[in-house]
This record gives sequence, C-alpha cells and structure tokens, in this order.
Amino acid sequence: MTTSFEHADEFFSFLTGKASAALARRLQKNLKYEGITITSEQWTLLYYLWIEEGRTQQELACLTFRDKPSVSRLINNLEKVKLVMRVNDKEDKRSNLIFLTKQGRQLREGCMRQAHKTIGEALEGLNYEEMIKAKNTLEIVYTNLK
Amino acid sequence: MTTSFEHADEFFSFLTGKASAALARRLQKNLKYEGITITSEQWTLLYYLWIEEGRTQQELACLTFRDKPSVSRLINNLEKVKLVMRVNDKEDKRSNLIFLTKQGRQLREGCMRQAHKTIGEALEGLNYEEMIKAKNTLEIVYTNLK
DNA sequence: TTAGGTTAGTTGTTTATACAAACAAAGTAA
DNA sequence: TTACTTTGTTTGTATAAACAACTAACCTAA
Repeated sequence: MTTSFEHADEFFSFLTGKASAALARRLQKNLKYEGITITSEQWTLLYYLWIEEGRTQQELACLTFRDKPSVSRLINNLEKVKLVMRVNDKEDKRSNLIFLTKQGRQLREGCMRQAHKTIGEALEGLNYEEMIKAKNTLEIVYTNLK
Repeated sequence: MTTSFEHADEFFSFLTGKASAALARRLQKNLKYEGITITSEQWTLLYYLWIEEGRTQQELACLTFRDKPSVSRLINNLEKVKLVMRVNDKEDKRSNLIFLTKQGRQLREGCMRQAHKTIGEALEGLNYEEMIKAKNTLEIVYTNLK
C-alpha cells in the first residue's frame, strides 16, 4: 500500500527528523566533552568497524545507509586523521578493506561511554517498554523504506 | 539524570538516524515523482511557512531545529528558485520576514500529497496506536535534547 | 579470448550542516 | 547622549550528503 491514509498529518513530525538531528548533535557534543573530536557521522561508521574490521566500503555503505561516494569521502577524512586505513584486497583488487588504526581502536572506549550517556539523556523519563516499542517502530519504518 | 543506563547498547540504532534518513530520501523521491524538485530540507522550512507566513529567520531556525546560518542559506536557495522572499521588517530593521511567493503557495498541494504518501509508505504495517506511541516517544527524545 | 555486463570505488557538482566570527540594529543604563 | 549588551542576520570554513558520470577490475558467455 502506497496510498495516503487519513491521519497522516499527525505524523509529519517524522519527516522533519528533529529527534535524530538532536541526537546526532548531542552525541557530537558529548564526544567533544570526552576530548574526542569526531563527527557523529564518523562515529556511525567507526561503530561498525569496532564490531568488525576489514569490511569493504560497499558493506559500510549498506550498513550506514549511505551511498558509495559518501562512504568514500567519510573514509578519506577518517584516513586523514589516522583513525582508519584502506587496504587493497588481494583477492579482489576492486575492493578496499577498511581497518582501524591503533588510534582508531583506542577511541572505542571513550566513544562508547559517550554513546551510552547520549542514549541515557535522550531516553530519560521513558520506561523500557516504551523504548523498545519506539525502536521496533523505527526499524519497521526503515525496513519499509530502505 | 545524565548517566548511562544498563541496556543502552540496544538503542544505539537511534544514534544512526537511519529511519529519518530513509524518510527524507523517500520524501524527496516522491516529490520528484510529482515533478517538484525541492530538497527535503526545503520542504521542512516551507511546511512552516504554509502554516503561517511572515516569520523571521530566527523563528524558522527554532521551528526547524537548525542554526541561523543554515536557515539563512536555505532561504538564499529558496529565494534563488523564487519560492520565498525576504521582506525587511519595518518595525525592527534587523529582521527579515519570510513570505511565500505565488509559486511557493502553489507548491503546497502537491507537496502535501506526497508527504501524505511518504508517511503512508513509512508506517505501513503499523497500527494507529503504535504510530502514536512512536511519535510521542520521539517528541520526548527531542524535548530531552533540544 | 574477447565482447558485454556487473561490481567497487572515485571524482565533479550542488546543497546542507555546524561552529565561529563578524556586522548592524535595538535596547538599556549611566 | 554615550557606552555596553543583546538580538537578527550574514560570511568564512570545514564536513557531509546525494546524484550522475567515470575508471578499473571482475565475470560470463559466445
């Protein structure tokens, strides 16, 4: 179903993305407080590398829901500040495998601490059930649209 | 409370903002389908002008949760394509009052139609109660962080 | 093996964003 | 009136985004 429904107007606030803009800004501010000067976009990419290194740019593009040029340039900037490095794949010379540098790995702990803090600030006053429901709803929205 | 809580990791997906990125991208695509070539950011600003014209840039910055330079440049681009115009306030010469042009007003109907459609696509498979709960949760997040 | 199509990544261009610093107009207090 | 502060907007600079067009490497089928 791609037709409009009756009460859509009530949900226009979804289209403004203010909550997620506020989250990104707060995350960046909290990271800065920790002395970490990366952008929230860089955090998102690093997050997946902290889970597993050696991913291709293509994979990172899928995971972060960005297009390939965006990921390419994010990695340019992350290489510039020596947090990641491209390693050309021996198996498939078209691919770059992205690895964290030592500094990139060391950043993890502080970043995670501030990510926790940011989520805590964002979800204050909500109970666990409400948070889970919101998370599930957003996952459905993402699945519907991706 | 600004300390981290136990299960924060589960909610890191909030920090990636993928749902709202998907919403913005889909909105822009749907607008293009209608023959309207504005960005989703421009839509957000126009939305508040369709509700009421003659707002200051400052007001628009608050409403859209952007900083003042961002709004200034968004309006530059909207002026360039003749959808809005700045009118210097006679009462307070520091302020610009932002008005829609005739073309800007005419765009409303098609934009609203596609906004409805986008919300419908995003919320497919959800019942009304779930949508309302998600909306309320996001409003709380925004209030917590803004 | 070679032509045609696919996949991974980069480059060009335009728009949008934040932060900092500037500027001008208002408001305020001596 | 003059100085100081506040408010509304713009400019400078850097990062990020999407889309389109490009290269290079790989794959496949004749």
